[in-house]
Amino acid sequence: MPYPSKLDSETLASAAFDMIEQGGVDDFSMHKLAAEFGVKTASLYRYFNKEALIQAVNTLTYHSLLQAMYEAVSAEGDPAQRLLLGAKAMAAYAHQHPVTYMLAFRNTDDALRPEEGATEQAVLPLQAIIAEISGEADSLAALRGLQALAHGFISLTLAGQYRRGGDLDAHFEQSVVAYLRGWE
Amino acid sequence: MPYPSKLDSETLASAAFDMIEQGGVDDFSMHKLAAEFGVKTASLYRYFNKEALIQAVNTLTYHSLLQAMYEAVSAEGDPAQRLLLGAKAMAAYAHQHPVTYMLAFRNTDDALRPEEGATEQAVLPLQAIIAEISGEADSLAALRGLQALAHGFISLTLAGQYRRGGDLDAHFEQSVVAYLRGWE
DNA sequence: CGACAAAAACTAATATCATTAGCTTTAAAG
DNA sequence: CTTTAAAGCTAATGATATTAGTTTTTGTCG
Repeated sequence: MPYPSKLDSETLASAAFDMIEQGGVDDFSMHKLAAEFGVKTASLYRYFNKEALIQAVNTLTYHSLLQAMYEAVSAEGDPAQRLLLGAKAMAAYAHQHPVTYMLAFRNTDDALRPEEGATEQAVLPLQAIIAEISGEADSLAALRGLQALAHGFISLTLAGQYRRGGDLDAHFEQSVVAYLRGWE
Repeated sequence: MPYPSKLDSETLASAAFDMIEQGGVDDFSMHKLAAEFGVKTASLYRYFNKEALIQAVNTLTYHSLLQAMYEAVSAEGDPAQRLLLGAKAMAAYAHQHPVTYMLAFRNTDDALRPEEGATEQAVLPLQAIIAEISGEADSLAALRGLQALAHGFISLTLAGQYRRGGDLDAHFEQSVVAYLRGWE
């Protein structure tokens, strides 16, 4: 093993995640990331080009987010309560990592998304819970709506689209509760 | 008025809108826009820098979208039906203009949003309708949840996050109906 | 102990961007 | 016909992502 490396993919992706969360995606550059490691820009290309790096950052986001939600819905309680906790965990994660959260979900571009399958398995437990409310047949529809409601509320909040005051957390909770009640 | 201008702000913004919708935001540049008008890049800066241009594009998006929704909810029918039509109009608009739709709602950045007040008045009719379902006191919460559900479903769809098949249009409608029922 | 090989990082270059300062062209108004 | 100010142009700067080809490094093997 010649030449002990200063870099590796995992550390790079993690540092990129932090830099983007701190300074915004638009101010992020391969040059700045290289500087963080005391290395020339071109050296990064052994590991990632920018697109692949951002895909890796998005993969980190997915895993952390799903992990947080999974833990939240593992609590005791009736299905609606557990799902509300899951939605709240999602919102909490997003507010702690607003930039990378938006980055992960804003793109229309296949290349920036995690590989297929990374997330599909992970939502099955959620679907099982919501099936207790909506019934099996409608569980996919109900799950998608819940994801949509939570993600929509989070991203409209982060994008500054709710500018009329009021208690946003309360409105979030009321909306999720109403949605789940509607599926009963 | 010396020197008849080849350019004006409105035409530029509209052309930028079309270019972005066609080719994606990332491939859009001041240079390409200038070329479309047979003009040098620097000439655009009399009217817009890139940030202001994108804000103008986003303003166009807001106006068109709100217009489409306003027309949709003006139909006859009970409140839930009219709101469903509004949500569907929003989805239809987004699917016709996916790139600019995402562009308008993805940014955390104040500078890229339309001026305050441009959109606030416009949603008041919607709030009046949903108040018939939720009651006045909860009408803002209920409206925000509906916006969130519709926007969330649209943007998760455009971002390719619903990859498990099924009839997305049907799931969208079922979710909106369930949500509104939950507020009764 | 020294030469080799391959990994890791570097140098150098290209092409694309956004942006600014200052100059030139144009045509309407007097 | 001269003035003048608007509109567009030239030229330059400093980021940016990326690639090709070169140099450095050090474990391994003779």
